[in-house]
This record gives sequence, C-alpha cells and structure tokens, in this order.
Amino acid sequence: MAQPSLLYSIKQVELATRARLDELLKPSGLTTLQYTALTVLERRDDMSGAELARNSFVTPQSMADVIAAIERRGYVTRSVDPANRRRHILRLTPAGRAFLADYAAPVAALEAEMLKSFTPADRETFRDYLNRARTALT
Amino acid sequence: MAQPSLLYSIKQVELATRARLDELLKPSGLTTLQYTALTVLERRDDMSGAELARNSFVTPQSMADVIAAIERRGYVTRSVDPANRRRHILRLTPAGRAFLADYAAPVAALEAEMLKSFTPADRETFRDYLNRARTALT
DNA sequence: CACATTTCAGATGAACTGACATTT
DNA sequence: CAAATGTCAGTTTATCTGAAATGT
Repeated sequence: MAQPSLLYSIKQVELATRARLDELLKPSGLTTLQYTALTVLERRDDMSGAELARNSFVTPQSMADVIAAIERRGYVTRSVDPANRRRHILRLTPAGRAFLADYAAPVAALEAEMLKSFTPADRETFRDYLNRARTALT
Repeated sequence: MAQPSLLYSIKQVELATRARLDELLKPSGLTTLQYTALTVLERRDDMSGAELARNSFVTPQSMADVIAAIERRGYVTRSVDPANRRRHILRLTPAGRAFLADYAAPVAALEAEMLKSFTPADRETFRDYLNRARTALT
C-alpha cells in the first residue's frame, strides 16, 4: 500500500481538527460533541434527541448524556412536542446562542487556517465532495 | 448559519465511515483505532509508540493501550531500537499482514461505495484537498 | 540537567447493552 | 400489537492527567 486510503486521509483530517477544537473549547467546559450538537440545533431548532442521535451516528442513550450536559448549562430547553407527545423538542436558549456567538470567530479562524491554500472554487468543490461522500454512505 | 461549516462536514463523513468500519471490523475483535494503527505500520514499519501517538493525535499513554491490544493478538512485535534504546520499534508480524490482507477487500469496497459518484480525477482532487487540509493544521 | 520514550496508577468521560414506560 | 421515543441501570472501553523509570 503505497498511498494511504481516502478513508484514512479523512480520518486524519478529522483527528487534526478535533484535536484543535478540543483545545479551543477546553476553557468553556464543553466537549466537541456537545458543541457540535449545539451547532446542529442552530441550523435545525426543532429536533428530538433521537433525531440528533441518528445525525451523529450514536445511540439515543449516548446522545441523552450529551443533551443532559448542555441542558444543565442552560444552553437548550426540552419540551414535549404537542403533535407527538413521545418527542421532546430541543431548542437553543439565548444563552446557547450567545455561547455559539462567542466561539464563532475562533472556530471560523480554525477553518480558515485549514483552508488557507484553497481558492473559493476549491472550497466549494471540497464541500461538494464531502456532501457526496456522506450521502453515499447513508 | 445557513450552510454547515466544512469542519462539520468533515466530521460527518468521518462519523459515517467510522460507523461502517466499526461494523465491518466488529467480528474481528479489533477496534477501528487498532486497525488504523496496523495500516499505518503497513506503510511505515519502523515507528515507535510515541511516533504513532503523534500521528494519531492521542497521548503516548493512550496509544500504549492500542499497541498492547494488537501485540497481544500477535499482529505486531516491539523491539528496542539499537540506535536509541529508549525507543521501541514496532513491526508488523506475518499474522498482522495476513489480517490486513483479509480486510483489504471489504475496506476497499467501503471506500468504493463512498466514492461511487466520483470520477478518477475527482478522487485525485479529493485526496489532494485532504492532504492539504491535514498539512495546514499540523 | 533538559528532553524523549515508555510505563504505572488512578480518574473521568463516552459509549454501549438491556430493560422498561409511554405514546402513536 | 408493533414501532418510536425517552429514561434508568449497569458495564465496558477509551482517553486523559500525573508521576516515575530509563536513556540520550
């Protein structure tokens, strides 16, 4: 095997970004997974824990721990879905949005560092490749 | 935030591939991280545990557990580097190579599935992007 | 003595499986 | 009754921090 596989290359980039994100988030007391859950809710503010779990490829029980942590911090609320009383709808609180706003700049700087050799067209192509790879696997 | 960040898209692809790899490797009893360590050694057969740890962005203590597991399985040996007696050189055994050979086809099939919409040129571009992203972060 | 590698011990976090209640 | 969601309990595995031993 002369060339590393693309599966391996993806893992390497993710490991590098996660190490940097962990470091960046450490002072906040949130883990990368908790932060990622908040960013997902920022884009879709009406998910249940089970949906969030499927989105992150973990069991609902594991996601429940993540949600409990960010709920304790006051960054999300849970309320029963009136249309389906099994579901608990997750919503970002103002404090949750403020937290994300605080970290938007350093996280964007990390992404910019990763992409510093990319042209705008490269970034779009890269995004397209990642979306296609993700879709093909699910 | 209308578009998910590229950091998030990378994480998503990695989560999807890891879930599939975990499933694929489960019967073997090896974790994805243990398997990944073997593939790294397949390409560079003279690394120490500390080097392998740096390569995977984990502490040397964490990597020591991974190495202990694959050493117990008889897939690698450790021997003191005569040129630097602090280092323990890791080498794949024939059993380790045979294990990798057994899984080469299913892992390649998983990668092919992920890339099924990619032209050969796309694959090369994707590889280049991933390598550049990785390099920029380290 | 500073630094790198490895190892030992202990703590913590993250994930799982299994079982069960509730709602649709 | 089957399927989906959420919760509770217990377990396992991974990873970390801190400290120490050894070699350069």
